[in-house]
Amino acid sequence: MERYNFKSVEEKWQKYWEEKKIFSTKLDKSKKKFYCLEMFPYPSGKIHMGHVRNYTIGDVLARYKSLQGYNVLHPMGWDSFGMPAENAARQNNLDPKSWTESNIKNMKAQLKKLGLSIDWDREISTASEEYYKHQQLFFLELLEKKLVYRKENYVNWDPVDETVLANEQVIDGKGWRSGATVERKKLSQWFFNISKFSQSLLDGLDGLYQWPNKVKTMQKNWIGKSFGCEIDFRTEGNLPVEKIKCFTTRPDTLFGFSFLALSIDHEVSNFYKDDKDFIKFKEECSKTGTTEEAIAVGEKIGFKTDLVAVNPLNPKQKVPVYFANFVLMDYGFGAVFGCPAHDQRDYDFAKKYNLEIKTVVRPNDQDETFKVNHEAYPGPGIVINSDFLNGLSAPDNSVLETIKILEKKGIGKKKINFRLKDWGVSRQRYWGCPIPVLYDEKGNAHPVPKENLPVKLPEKINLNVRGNPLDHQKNWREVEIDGERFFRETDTLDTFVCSSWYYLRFCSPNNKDYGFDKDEIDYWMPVDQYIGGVEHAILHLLYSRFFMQAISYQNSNFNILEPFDGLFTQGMVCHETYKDKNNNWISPDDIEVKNGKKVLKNNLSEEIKIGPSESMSKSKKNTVDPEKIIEMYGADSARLFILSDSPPEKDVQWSDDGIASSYKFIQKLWTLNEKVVHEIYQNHQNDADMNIAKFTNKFLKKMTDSLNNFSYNILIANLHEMQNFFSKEIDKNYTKKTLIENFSKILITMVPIIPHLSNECLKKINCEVVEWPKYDEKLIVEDIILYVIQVNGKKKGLIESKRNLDQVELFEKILKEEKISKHFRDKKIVKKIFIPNKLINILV
RNA sequence: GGGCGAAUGGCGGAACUGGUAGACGCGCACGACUCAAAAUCGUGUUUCGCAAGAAGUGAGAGUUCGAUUCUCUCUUCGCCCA
Repeated sequence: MERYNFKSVEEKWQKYWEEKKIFSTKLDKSKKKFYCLEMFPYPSGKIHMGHVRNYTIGDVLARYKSLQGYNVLHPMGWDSFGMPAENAARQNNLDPKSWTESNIKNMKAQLKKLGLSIDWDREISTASEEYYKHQQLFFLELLEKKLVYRKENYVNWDPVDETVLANEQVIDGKGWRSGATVERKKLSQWFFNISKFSQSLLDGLDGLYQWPNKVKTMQKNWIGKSFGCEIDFRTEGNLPVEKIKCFTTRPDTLFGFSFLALSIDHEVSNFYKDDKDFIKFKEECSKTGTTEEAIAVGEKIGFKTDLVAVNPLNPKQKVPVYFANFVLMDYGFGAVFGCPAHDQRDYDFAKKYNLEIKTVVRPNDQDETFKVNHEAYPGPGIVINSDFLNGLSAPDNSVLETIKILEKKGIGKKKINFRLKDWGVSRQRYWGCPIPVLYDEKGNAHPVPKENLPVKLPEKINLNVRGNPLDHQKNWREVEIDGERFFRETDTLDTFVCSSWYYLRFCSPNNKDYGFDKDEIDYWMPVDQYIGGVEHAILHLLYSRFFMQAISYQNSNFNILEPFDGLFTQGMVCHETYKDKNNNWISPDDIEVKNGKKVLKNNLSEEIKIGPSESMSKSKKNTVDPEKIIEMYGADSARLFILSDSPPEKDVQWSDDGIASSYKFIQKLWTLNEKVVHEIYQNHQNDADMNIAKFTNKFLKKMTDSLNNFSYNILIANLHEMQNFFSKEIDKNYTKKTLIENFSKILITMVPIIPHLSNECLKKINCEVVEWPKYDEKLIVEDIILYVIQVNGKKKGLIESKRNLDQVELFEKILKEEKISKHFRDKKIVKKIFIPNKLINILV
């Protein structure tokens, strides 16, 4: 009997798959298609366990579907633009392009070692000119459709690095790299008009039956549809302003109105642009970040204008108008009416500036004398102190009623508002897709003529400059067309743009003229199963959905609205964390087990402090390198383990014992197969044959069900049960034919999970992998049933008997069982509940 | 603060539409093989109890012949939004 040599077997099959182009796919309308896509990686240099998990889950599905006869598209590519390359290049005096390319080469080799069924002929890299030139064309098309526009907007500005920061790069109000206090700065930027599709992006969610509800809820909240009304507030004072428009979801609290707050960018601010105090106030405001959270947490400050606003429901009431830092120009009309009693921000503001706090809603369990105290009451209840609105239930009835009244008076109207803002795509960075726009000497923007695309990113430039390196590329920036001088846009596109359409490119990666082929798209799209981390639940998935709609918009020959039919979000890979006596993080690689205790490798007397298991991260040093694992245990063991311990949608704990156990299991399977190949069998039919056929059919059903439900941990448990069964039964007298027939089917079900071992085993028993084995329903039905006997709902025993016994027969059997019948023999039987082939419950 | 979700042995986790709670794996214990160890194989492993038996799925209630599963209240934890 041979011992299993995973190294040579895995290499052999990987070579075979590659040389025979087993996984290369072509459009074939005679076959049903299945598009299986995993989120493509950023080429950081090395794959991590998260990739192993993501791509193993996808590979199991792709291989399973392909065995089921689908024409499977399973591509892979690289999300290769982005900051890490630029940072790495800057630090090490490298070129982002070559840094990225060598990372891709390395990671591709690592992925190949996992034995993934990927069509590498379709490999794409978003940083390649071949890819981004199509993206530039899309940009121009969206510009033509007026879905792209330019506007001034506030950004998080790092005054030390002279660069714009994304919200997640702002930590406690400071730049993540420089540590400088982040400022609000106005810059002219390009925007995608995603808010135009707010309603349709919201509606689309209803049709996504194969998406986790969690993700749909998150997107729904992000889009943030709210129902309310816009109100025109009449203003008085010595400025030529007659009215101010506000949006509110709570017009019913108008009687609690005590101030009107404007964004500092509201048009009224034009009257104060030379006012020294106002300029100072604006500076003050710019110190707060632009995120909603920063605004909510930060101190609320205001600047009193010379205006007063009139309460539309109570014209006698006139309240001051302020500029306030908590009002955003993007939301509503950049103006809100303040009702301190029922909104916490308004409450904080009113306290600070000594404004009236009038309670106009009481909770249902309070009476009319209820007064807001210490904090605002935003909850439901009954309207009070509000003249003709009194007694209405808030907010549902009272809001509708108030809107009706305002509409009748002609000073307000019903309005739907969305929280979703337009997508700012300008990034002041080098390593991204150039925005195909030129500016004339007056600063007017012009699209780059399509025939002049692509706008190539200049290579091998000096990155050690402040701000955007492209600003310093004079030769690249300046362009002459028909004798006129133009300057290139130096901002590049947000990398989320690249990942918003890559799933289309995979369908026709070699089309030189356009981003995709219509024929190919019609066949392959939508993605049947998309698999990735839940961290992309909002942005990436929403942007991709938007992009699909934007491409289909005003496009009669193309109409796909949702790119991803099914979505699966896998959990993270976690590992214990370790610290030494000085609280430094310690890598698992530097630890050894001695006498059952974990100690430092280079100092065996020092015991390690074991911390909680957390998601693997470089900063906590609790990572395990997949390459080393594959080297030690092989790809099949790694694949098996990463699937086995937890359901794929939940976090999984990496453990050394776990991977070792998977490795042992691979060996056991091999040994089992060797027995099947070499054992000598008697050549006559007997009971054991029936036994093995029954087991196999039940097993096939379980495997099929587990695969269909994404219960991959159960899938592995099934394999263990199978191994336990055969290791006991193998020595019985099977007919060789029966054994091979059944065992080969079992091996085929293992192909998606541990492809190298199972293909090798199948070869050894001379069996071709043709299709996913079907099971025989007749062989799954048990003849002998274990009936559960309950007395008053409590289990008292089990009786083994034939199928389809009726109640009377079963009861007779029970009476013969002393152990069970003693529980009810002396008592009066009130009722018997009988579930055929399952249980009987005797009530006494 | 709001939304969503989760809670089952020493640990990770099973249990399909309410019907044998703890599949499978890890760990642990004992045994076999061995001069010995490792590896391997076998047996056991929710708790209490010598046993018969009883209790038991975060806590408390409810619906039901029967609840890990359905309903309500609470506690804790996680994620997202603020």
